[in-house]
Amino acid sequence: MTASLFWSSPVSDNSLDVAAPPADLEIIVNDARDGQKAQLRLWLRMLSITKIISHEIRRRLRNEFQATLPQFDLMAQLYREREGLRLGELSRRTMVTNGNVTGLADRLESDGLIVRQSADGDRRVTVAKLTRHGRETFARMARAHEAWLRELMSEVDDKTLAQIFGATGRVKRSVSSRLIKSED
Amino acid sequence: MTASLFWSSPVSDNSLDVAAPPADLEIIVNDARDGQKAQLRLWLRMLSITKIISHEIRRRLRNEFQATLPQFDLMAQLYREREGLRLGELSRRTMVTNGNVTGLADRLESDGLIVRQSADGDRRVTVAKLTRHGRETFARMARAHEAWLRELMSEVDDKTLAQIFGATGRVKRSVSSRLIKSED
DNA sequence: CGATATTACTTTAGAGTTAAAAGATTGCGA
DNA sequence: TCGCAATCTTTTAACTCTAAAGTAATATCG
Repeated sequence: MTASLFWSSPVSDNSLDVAAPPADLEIIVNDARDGQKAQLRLWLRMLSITKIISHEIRRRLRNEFQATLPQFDLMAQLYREREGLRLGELSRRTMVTNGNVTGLADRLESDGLIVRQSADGDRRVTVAKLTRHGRETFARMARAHEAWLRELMSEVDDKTLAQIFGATGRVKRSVSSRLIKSED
Repeated sequence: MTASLFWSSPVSDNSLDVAAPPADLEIIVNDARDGQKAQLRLWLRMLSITKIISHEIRRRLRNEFQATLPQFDLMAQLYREREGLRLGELSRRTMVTNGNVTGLADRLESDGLIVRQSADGDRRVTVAKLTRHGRETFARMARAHEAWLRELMSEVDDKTLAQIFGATGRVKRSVSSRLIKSED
């Protein structure tokens, strides 16, 4: 096998060597033709950052609001749709499978944060919407959530943030178009 | 409240915010200072990209190798450590909790991909290492995995990839340092 | 020496995850 | 109108995930 790809020892972040803790799964490739692996390297970096931040957000949501991240995501979608959304649409928007939405909705409903309604004339459809309590709770969570992110990224200047945002847009488009094509 | 949390619809591209959510003015009223949300926006974008790619990698690993992503990650760590790793170290490196590593190792072991050994003189310790079959299997998976990423990001030029890689390094350092500090 | 930490792993309980199958309901073409 | 396809949600099975408690084995200190 040519590609000898070796996962780097987590702690040794090629950037900065901060203490030790919860190691990081950033992978590095030690290969002569390093240029060939830019995609892999970038992917591992994004994965690593996302895991670290998710972990932290998850922890804080749990500690401060007794909520989980998927629940927060689901509520976020409902927050901007006063009329509520059908479960299937919710599934699409949150990128969570149908079956999963059922369970999430069950828990949120039993906590009094959302309600299920069989609206429309179509009895197959179920619409979920935030209760008053749900809206208030979410509003508080969203404020905290936003502040956490600002805090976590506080050492990065706005210009860099904007730059990454723009460039990652290209990555997103590339990935998305590949997925769509392969569906043919 | 400053709520303004206009969650972009996840799956759809959040750069071009097409959908026009009517909703109450109250909700939208807030902040004219959109610039304050660069962190939130970037976070949502990274989360979105990561979800899409993970989803696809997971799907392909399942279809072509009957393996899961966490299993792949665990094997990746063992691949470069011929001598094997103790479960605790594996947990640290993969950012997976101890209990979870136990289950993952159970499954990999029963599939004949790894073996557990009670090495050392310390009988509390268990070392996991890839079997011959495990090494061969992982080598094939790793090659495919790398190719998939190259394919998915193929529309992005190397310069952009390198640029993002570099800039996200700063994000990672910022986030990491905040976490360590808060541990005090 | 022996009680008490500490360390390493496993177990448990509650959530989330996916894919696939099962249940309802509705729509549509012959 | 009847039957079958399409749509929407729930169920199921296997896996992953976290936090917290449990079980060994080893270390430490009085």
